[in-house]
Amino acid sequence: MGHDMSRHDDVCAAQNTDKTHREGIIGSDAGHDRSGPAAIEIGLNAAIITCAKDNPQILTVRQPVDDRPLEALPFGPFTPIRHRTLETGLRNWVAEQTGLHLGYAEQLYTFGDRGRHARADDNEPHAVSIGYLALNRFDESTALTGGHWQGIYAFFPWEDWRSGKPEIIDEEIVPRLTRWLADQPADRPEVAASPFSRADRLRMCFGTDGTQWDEEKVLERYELLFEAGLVEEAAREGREAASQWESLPLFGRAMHLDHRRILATALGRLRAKIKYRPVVFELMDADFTLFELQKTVEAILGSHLHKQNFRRLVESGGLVEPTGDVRTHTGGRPAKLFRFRSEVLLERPAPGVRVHATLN
Amino acid sequence: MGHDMSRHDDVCAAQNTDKTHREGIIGSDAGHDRSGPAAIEIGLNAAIITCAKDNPQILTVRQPVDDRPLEALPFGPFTPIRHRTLETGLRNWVAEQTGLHLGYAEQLYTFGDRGRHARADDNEPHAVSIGYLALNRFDESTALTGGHWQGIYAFFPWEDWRSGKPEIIDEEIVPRLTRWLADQPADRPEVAASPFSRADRLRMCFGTDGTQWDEEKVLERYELLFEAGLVEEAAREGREAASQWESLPLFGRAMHLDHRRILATALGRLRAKIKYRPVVFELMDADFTLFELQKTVEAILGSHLHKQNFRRLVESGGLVEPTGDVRTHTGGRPAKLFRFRSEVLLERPAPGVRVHATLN
DNA sequence: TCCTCATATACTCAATCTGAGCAAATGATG
DNA sequence: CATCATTTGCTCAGATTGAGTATATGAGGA
Repeated sequence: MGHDMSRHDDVCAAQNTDKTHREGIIGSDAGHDRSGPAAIEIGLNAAIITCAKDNPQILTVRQPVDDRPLEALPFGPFTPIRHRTLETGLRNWVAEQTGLHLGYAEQLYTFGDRGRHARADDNEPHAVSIGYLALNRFDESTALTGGHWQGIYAFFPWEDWRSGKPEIIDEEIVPRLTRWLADQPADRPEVAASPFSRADRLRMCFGTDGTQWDEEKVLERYELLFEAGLVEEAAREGREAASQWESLPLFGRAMHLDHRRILATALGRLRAKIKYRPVVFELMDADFTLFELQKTVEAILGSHLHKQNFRRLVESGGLVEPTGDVRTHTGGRPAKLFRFRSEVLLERPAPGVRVHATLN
Repeated sequence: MGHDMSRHDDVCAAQNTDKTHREGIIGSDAGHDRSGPAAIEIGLNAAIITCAKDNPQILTVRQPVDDRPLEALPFGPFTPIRHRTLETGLRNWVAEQTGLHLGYAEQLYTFGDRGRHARADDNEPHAVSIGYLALNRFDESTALTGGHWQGIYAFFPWEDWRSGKPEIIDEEIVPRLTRWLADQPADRPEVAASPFSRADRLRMCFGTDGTQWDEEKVLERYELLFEAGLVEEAAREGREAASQWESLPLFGRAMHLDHRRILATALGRLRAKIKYRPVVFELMDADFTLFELQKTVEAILGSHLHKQNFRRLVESGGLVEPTGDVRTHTGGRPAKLFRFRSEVLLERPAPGVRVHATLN
């Protein structure tokens, strides 16, 4: 998504123009010099998100890595013989590994950086990861044959602002990132990074110096921590930056391979999309109260919303219609039940839950 | 992008659950049964867009297919040995084929549907296409060693509304799509399509029955025409739908393989993004007048904007600052020159040119 | 039974934003 | 020197937004 992701490898591209023997003739059947070790494998990865009450969760499978269990997203290779499309491949892998049949799913991004896959051995095929975001309503009765729901914010403790600004930001993250940005090597300029300086990135990502918090920058924040060597995945890769933090704790719970990066992409995309497309309803039961809807949106965004305005927006926006029933035992006055008006999809070009965060 | 792209293969996924011999064990190094014909090749494709005055253009290379030249996007396979990342691979291919060094580039989507690549022969490796959007300022002096700039709207004549609603819509497209939707087989329900009926899709895409035109739905419109067999690429694939239109002209200029689909994705994404990120400036010279800026935005969006409001938004939004100079010979009062204020990227979370189309 | 509590729902209001228009300024052109 | 095309400044009503106040209603405990 990020405008700042766009120049990732400007530098490299400009330097090794990498002229080969191949002529100006193009065509995908030229140049089949794909020898064994360079073969490509496409990994399909699903970030399946649900929301139980006000608790956003991600479906993980446990993956033993060096005798230590590590959380992983459901994933598997794309095999064209068996899977007609990328998305059917994904759905089949998920069903096979977890027993879950996906509903809403959208492609996120295709990651191809060498060196983000913890592969020591270069004889392995090169892996490219395609990440998907899937949304599922939470249903206790659905029997999973594999996998577990895990709270999303255990992986990104700095992303949940519902009980105020997470202490970890000012007490741990910002100080250590500040130390890191002071180390920006003047002699060895940043390679493969964004057009921004480390200091600017810190400001934009964590809203220091009064810059405001942008809840959509989930991936940018994770990548910044990764580059600074402050997440386990970076240490695993033996980035030199990580060494200086020896013995200090790293941030958030780690995942297998680049799965936490995919999850960060998924959460960022969902936070953005929830504002202009009616995707929240994929997380809701058929009938719900406006308060439940709000709690779900807040859980995803990681912040609180102004209640009365939220109701006004959702109702007047034609996103929902009352079912006629009410829900009692809410701890207060009974709440009207609503259902999603799927007709809005035909009526308005970008119907969504447009909201602004408050620091309530 | 599309919310409606998300359920593409729900049906298939639900039906052939495709249980195999593989256990619940996951891991990307299991199942290397990739035999010759099923090998995967990743194609990198660049939709490089520029704008000369009010003329949006795409960089193409000519590709001989069956003795007939066909426009293609610069593209080539991703070879992990030579390319550190997907994006460097793309940049190298573009430089090699056209002599152009890309600036801004962002990944769009990874297409993997079998059968959209005009491959008769199943012994070819299966091709997955990763599409990129790149933006370049138009500079006559830049010498291209290959490739040509082509007007974008030659490929999508229905997308340019700057001289009013294109006649092709009401006179050709809607009548033929209407005939097509009447043919919706009740016995053989739509497979692998969106959750919407053909009639609903026609309404949403082409704004019939008073539904308004959404300029961002470029891909959805192209896909609808494709499914209806109304573009050459569909006919090429021998879709049965195409046969009924024999001898009637198909819509827009065709491209090689699935390149027009990638271009449609690129234009749709650019139209969306121009409204919330300052990407237009990648298409502008360093100094420009507000009128030139507006003309460029209008060229991309394919519609006219209210001039005074456009200026107000751009200026008060802090996106630009005056250089102090003026441009004369504009045919009227000399215009102040402006430059992009790149600091906005640090200040505001989503600085863009938020605009609404008018039917001027 | 009745009071308290928590939530639901309704309504208000000022500040801002948006869409659309008019009018004067200014240099080029014939 | 009048005309023209464009820039630039300004107005104004209607819609939207952010935030606050007040009342309704059922649950649960004293």
